[in-house]
Amino acid sequence: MSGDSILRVFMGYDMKRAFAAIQTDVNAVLAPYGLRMLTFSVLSVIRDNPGLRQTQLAEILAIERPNLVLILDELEGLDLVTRTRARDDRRAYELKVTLKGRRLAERSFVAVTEHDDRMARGLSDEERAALHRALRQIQSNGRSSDDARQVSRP
Amino acid sequence: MSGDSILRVFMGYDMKRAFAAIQTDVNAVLAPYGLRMLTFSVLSVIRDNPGLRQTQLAEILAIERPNLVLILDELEGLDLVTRTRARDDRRAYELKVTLKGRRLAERSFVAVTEHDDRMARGLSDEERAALHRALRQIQSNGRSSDDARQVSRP
DNA sequence: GGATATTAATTACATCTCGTAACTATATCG
DNA sequence: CGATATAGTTACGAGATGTAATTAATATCC
Repeated sequence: MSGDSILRVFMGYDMKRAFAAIQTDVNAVLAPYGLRMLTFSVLSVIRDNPGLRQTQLAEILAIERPNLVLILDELEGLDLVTRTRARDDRRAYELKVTLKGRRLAERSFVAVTEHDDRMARGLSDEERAALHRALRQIQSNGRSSDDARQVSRP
Repeated sequence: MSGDSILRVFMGYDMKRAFAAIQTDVNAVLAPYGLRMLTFSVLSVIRDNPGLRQTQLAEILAIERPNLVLILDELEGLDLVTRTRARDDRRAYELKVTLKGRRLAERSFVAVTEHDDRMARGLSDEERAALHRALRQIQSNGRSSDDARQVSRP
């Protein structure tokens, strides 16, 4: 009788609780590297897509451009990422990871992989694959900005 | 080539994206009722557990006591919830939902149920049940404050 | 070619969620 | 009674996220 049985019927509630657990854990895992979930994501994506522009990065991670600015300021200040003016478009920056950034990305990637595996303990490979599929289906249900939206009116 | 394929291997990343979609959507659904995900949860749990104390409620929802105070101030100000001094312990309050709160809880519950179903579209009953099971497993993997934690050191 | 609009990044805010430390008033225990 | 613990509160701070407006550079249109 945990008291929240009324909410446990909602996938959204279970997801909130599960994600909160993950976020707390992964941030603890990343803290020794001076990273957080968000900065780790940004660093990883730049590493995997050198030369990326900020607008593209924001699009990829589904975050707003202004929010990216401070994150990149932070990563640049830590000498993990560089912003260099694009030759073909002097408004834009090409984002790259420094050597230091590459090393940190590699080491933290291992730690996050371990974390992710630890959080999924007790789930078979089948179940993990099914979870990934379900999560992606939910994302597409959401982002489709779904106009044929039928909700009960207050 | 969405650019974040490096992160898609992580369940935590897919979960973040899926949860963000859910949160945005549910908050939009709840806005007409003057509620948010958090206030809806608090209202629902009090309704389901009349007489609850704030500390118990915080425990149930896994939020810190101080954070509950403002939420209850808000719900009390909207005349949805009452705080009445407990007779047996004059430090504590017994939380209850007003008639107005009960009606709002019922109507918003319908809306959130529809939302939850909409976000889970494309998933069979089996898949939804598996998703719930996986999410709860992950929660328990997290909250166990797991001392035998084996992480790679920076 | 020059005026106009568009785009990339930024600045300046505002809000929400979450967490910790310290305070008060009761209550409990020895 | 005095020490300690508990319920709720206050006061902060950090982090994530969103919008509007600004600046510099580019693209477009007449």
